[in-house]
Amino acid sequence: MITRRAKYALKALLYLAQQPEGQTVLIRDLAKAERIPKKFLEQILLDLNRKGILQSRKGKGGGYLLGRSPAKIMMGEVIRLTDGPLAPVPCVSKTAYHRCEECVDEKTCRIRRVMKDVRDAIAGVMDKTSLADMLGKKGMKGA
Amino acid sequence: MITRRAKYALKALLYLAQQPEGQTVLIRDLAKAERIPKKFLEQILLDLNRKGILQSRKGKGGGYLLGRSPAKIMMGEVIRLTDGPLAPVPCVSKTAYHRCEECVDEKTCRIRRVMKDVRDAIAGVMDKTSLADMLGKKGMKGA
DNA sequence: AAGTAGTCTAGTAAATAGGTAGAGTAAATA
DNA sequence: TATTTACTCTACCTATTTACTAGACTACTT
Repeated sequence: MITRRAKYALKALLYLAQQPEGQTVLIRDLAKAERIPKKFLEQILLDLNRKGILQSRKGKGGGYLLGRSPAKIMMGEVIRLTDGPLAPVPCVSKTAYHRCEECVDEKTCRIRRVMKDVRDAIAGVMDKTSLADMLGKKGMKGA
Repeated sequence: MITRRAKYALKALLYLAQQPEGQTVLIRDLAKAERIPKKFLEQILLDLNRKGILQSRKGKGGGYLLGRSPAKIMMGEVIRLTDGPLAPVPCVSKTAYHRCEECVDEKTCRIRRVMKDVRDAIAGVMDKTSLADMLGKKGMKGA
């Protein structure tokens, strides 16, 4: 299961993706529109900002906007930034590999083999679906 | 990420799957062989026993054995029993559906649509891979 | 300078993860 | 039938994570 944090992040990004190019949105308005606790959303957006997925402007007329076009922000990236690796076990993660502590021998691990397939299956969907795809009328995948 | 509990469960089941038909294994030996804390393993096995995936025999000569043939125990089932639903959000789970509390309208939720695909991708691997498949030399899937 | 709006650090309650401890119960056998 | 063997069950525990809230601070605009 993904966290609420990840869902909020996706909802916020999808909302921003629907704004006209260059238009900023206040945290307050975003929170209200998507029913996300404002202070919690602040943290989430701040974090996504630091990670370069969105931009902010301070002072009057400020707010948040996407850092890239909605077609270039993949769901997989958002989930990784908020919840961590997509892989079900660390030893099959491509972006954050590290060995399983309890694992005796990775090379012969029966679980690892299947988990690789699971990871690829998850990434196969998430890394091919952009915000733009999610908003597209026909539910078609990118590319 | 799956829990350590789930990994231990899989390891234990895989170990049992490798025994000759009808052969029991002591918790103690299983714990030692797979390097799982014994008391923790007791709980896990007890739970899997209650859920019918394995059987036990008490007293001398007792121990644990699989409740079904390794070809009929699917990885997806094991993960569900230990960690819960495979689905990344409750509203797309086929075995444990319930709506997301924070969700305003499930019908039009953009996240839900993709998550359905993700769930199917995960289940597509996990529900088609049995313990026997995992032990098979060639890494082929069932059926 | 005033006001607006994002930034940053702490704190907190509840749930989950990953165990440990020890008494209880059933089966086998001497 | 007493003893031993092994699983069964309940309770407990600590650390971490999740999902927030509070409040001070900083930067930008007018």
